[in-house]
Amino acid sequence: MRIGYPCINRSVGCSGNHTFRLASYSEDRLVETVGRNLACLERMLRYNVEHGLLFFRITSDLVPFASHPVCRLRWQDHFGPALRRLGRFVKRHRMRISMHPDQFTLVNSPDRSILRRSISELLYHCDVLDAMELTGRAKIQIHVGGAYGDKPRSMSRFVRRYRRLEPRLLRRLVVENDDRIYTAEDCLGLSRQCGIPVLFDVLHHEVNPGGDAIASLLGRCAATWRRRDGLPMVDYSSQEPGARRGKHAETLDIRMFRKFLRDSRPHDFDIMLEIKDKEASALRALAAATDDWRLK
DNA sequence: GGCAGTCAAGTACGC
DNA sequence: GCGTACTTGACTGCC
Repeated sequence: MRIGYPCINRSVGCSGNHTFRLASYSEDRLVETVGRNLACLERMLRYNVEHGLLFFRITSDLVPFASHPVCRLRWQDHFGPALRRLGRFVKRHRMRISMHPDQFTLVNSPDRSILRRSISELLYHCDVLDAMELTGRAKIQIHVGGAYGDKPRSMSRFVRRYRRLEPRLLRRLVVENDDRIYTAEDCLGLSRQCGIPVLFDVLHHEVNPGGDAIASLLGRCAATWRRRDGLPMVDYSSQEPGARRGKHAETLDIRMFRKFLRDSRPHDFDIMLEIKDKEASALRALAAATDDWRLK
């Protein structure tokens, strides 16, 4: 078990999420922004190693507009040495990396142009991880997509489209249950058809439940990950008290987390804490898991 | 310097 | 068919 957090670190004093408006796009602006983002990514990774947080999600904003037609720069080449160096750092410290394209990436959209843009976006994410020379254990997590008024048909479309993706995408993609449409049980059904590993999201499951209890689902999701995929990944958050259902907590409820650790045994996985205060909660989670045999 | 409105991209839903 | 909520941090223009 590794413990981590997504994209942003509030302690290191820099942001790796710099972007800009499409209207102000220029190659100089892109190079300058990506340079700043990579410099901050390195600081966050160093912080993580120093603090024992060995799981990290890299922001999709690392290279703004990378999949947009406006971007003509071969950023993979331009920043190749820097990305390789970061990849070596990750491997040296046995860290785990993931990425999570945003809601506009829809493999199962009936609209071919949305599919085309989604594949470009997936390839961008893949390019980042490939340029870092990370193995297939570095994952890109996506949701199934929309229901489009016919959920079974939209699930079949996902399977069909998924099977046609190129191998370098297939080795990285995993599917995650969402908080409104596709449950963990739905994702397991997709996995049976096309073999995609299932990433279990604890809060999404609580908001949009389906099938078994958490412990059983963790085991069934874990069984969809092959040796070459690495340890299963799990997204963990809890509900912010008094807020809209499904809203991520501002800070980790340590009692609930301890209960989750107990209930999830004996399954082992890497856990991403999707909590607003980021590394602060991740550190508390790490402390809470100190005595857990699963912790790396 | 601070603030409010806006931002590439989509879906779902209410009217 | 149109407008809006969803979700979120950063950018941008305006004061």
